[in-house]
Amino acid sequence: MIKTRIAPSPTGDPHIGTAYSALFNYAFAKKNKGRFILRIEDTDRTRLVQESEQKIIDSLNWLGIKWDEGPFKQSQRLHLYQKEGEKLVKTGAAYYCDCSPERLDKVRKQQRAEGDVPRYDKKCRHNPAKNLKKGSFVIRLKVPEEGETSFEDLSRGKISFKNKDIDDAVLLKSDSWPTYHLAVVVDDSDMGVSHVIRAEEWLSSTPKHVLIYNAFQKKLPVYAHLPLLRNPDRSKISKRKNPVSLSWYKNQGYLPEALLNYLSLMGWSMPDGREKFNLREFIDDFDFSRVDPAGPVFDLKKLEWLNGEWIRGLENRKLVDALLEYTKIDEKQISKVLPLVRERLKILSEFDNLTSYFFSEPAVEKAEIVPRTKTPTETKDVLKEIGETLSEIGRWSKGDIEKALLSKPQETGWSKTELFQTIRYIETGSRATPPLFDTLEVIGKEKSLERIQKAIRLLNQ
RNA sequence: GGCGCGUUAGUCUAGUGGUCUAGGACGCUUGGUUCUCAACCAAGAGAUCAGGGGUUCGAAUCCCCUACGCGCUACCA
Repeated sequence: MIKTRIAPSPTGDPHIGTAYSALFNYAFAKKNKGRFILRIEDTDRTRLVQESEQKIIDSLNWLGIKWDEGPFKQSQRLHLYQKEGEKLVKTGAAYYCDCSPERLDKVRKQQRAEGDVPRYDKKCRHNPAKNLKKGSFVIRLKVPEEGETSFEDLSRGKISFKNKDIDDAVLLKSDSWPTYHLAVVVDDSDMGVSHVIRAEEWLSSTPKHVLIYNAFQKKLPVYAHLPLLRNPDRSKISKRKNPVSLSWYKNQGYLPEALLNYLSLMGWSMPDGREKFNLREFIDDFDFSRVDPAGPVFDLKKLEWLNGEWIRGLENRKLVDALLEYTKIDEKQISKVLPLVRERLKILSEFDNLTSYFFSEPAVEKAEIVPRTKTPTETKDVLKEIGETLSEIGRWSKGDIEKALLSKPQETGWSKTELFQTIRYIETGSRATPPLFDTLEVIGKEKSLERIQKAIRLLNQ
């Protein structure tokens, strides 16, 4: 049975990297008719953020990534890690260490000063700690002094480390809580995780995990390290240089389908090169042989484009529903203006800005009304004529508005652009909107005429 | 510093020894459509496949070295 998991730490706002990792774990599990687990790794009590766990759950739900088991919480499995930690000491794979943080710090500083690699000096390994007082000792992994530890990574091949380069890492902290290294192995093993798919930042600590599996005489999972998402400067993606919080993407109005789609394109590609596809298609075609281990730069521009593609491809009904969360106007009003802006929407949150003039008076400035080649008086006269013409329209439809206005450029001697842009501006306060006649139709006859009168009054001042 | 991973256009990528005079996408430029914007269509600029050595009849593709980038180097994950 193939089993994968996503194991985020509840230390803040759910991260884009978590979504990325969850997506690939989920896809791989589903592709192989396996199961996908959610596990909350809350062993760092100092960085714990209370609401974070719920936010992780909400984010995954928003993305549409469903877990088959969990959520499990490591904080509720403490006895297990403690028991397993002790077991390692008994079998000689680990040892107690009562070195103080101060000593550790001193040792490291000295090593650094001498140009050595900062690492635990194995004092307690060679001179066993005695009189272990509760809360004052840790359990450390006894890494072999010689030989090497290697493993097979699904997208990188064989990776090996010399044992002498691996630190005797802490497995159980002095507060009896496990570190990641112990907890991850105990849990993955206990939960039957067959494939550990996680970010590249874990690559260097994998040999420790392999050693622990060996010490437990448990079967090793298959490892696959995903590339690290990058900032534009190629450093690991971070808050300061790139939006990373999933709630930001949600608030901006990125569709979960589009975000997932974009994330799929990070280090992976469809066999046929197709770039717009849904989660189901990703699952169907997913294969680790197509994962490129080089770290991709996260490009908001391309995400935006993809989001636009998804918005344009959405059924009207669904788009309206999605929009409900991003605007104050009601469903009926949304439906009315949506046809005019749907192909102009890149993110849902710009909907109100694109449609504000339909529902409230646009800000129009006198100086902006008159075209460069015309005088205020000429403009006023033309607007009066336009107003009269429009007021005579019986059925206020774009077709009739067009019929009424199409001959106007010729009659007034204004160019089409000048005339229509002037009208557009006084009606919407903007020079870039959907087609004028459509826009006027939706604004309505009464309001359209009012705005013309208002512009004339402005010019009279 | 040590260890590990990586390196095809600004960015995401295709490519697994000959079909590559390196293909696609985003972005950019130009043109078409047009009352503006967007969408759409078309065209274009942009990569000596990091550099250097090999292997081979032949290398973006295999090997080695160098450079550069990134990650890890905590009683954090």
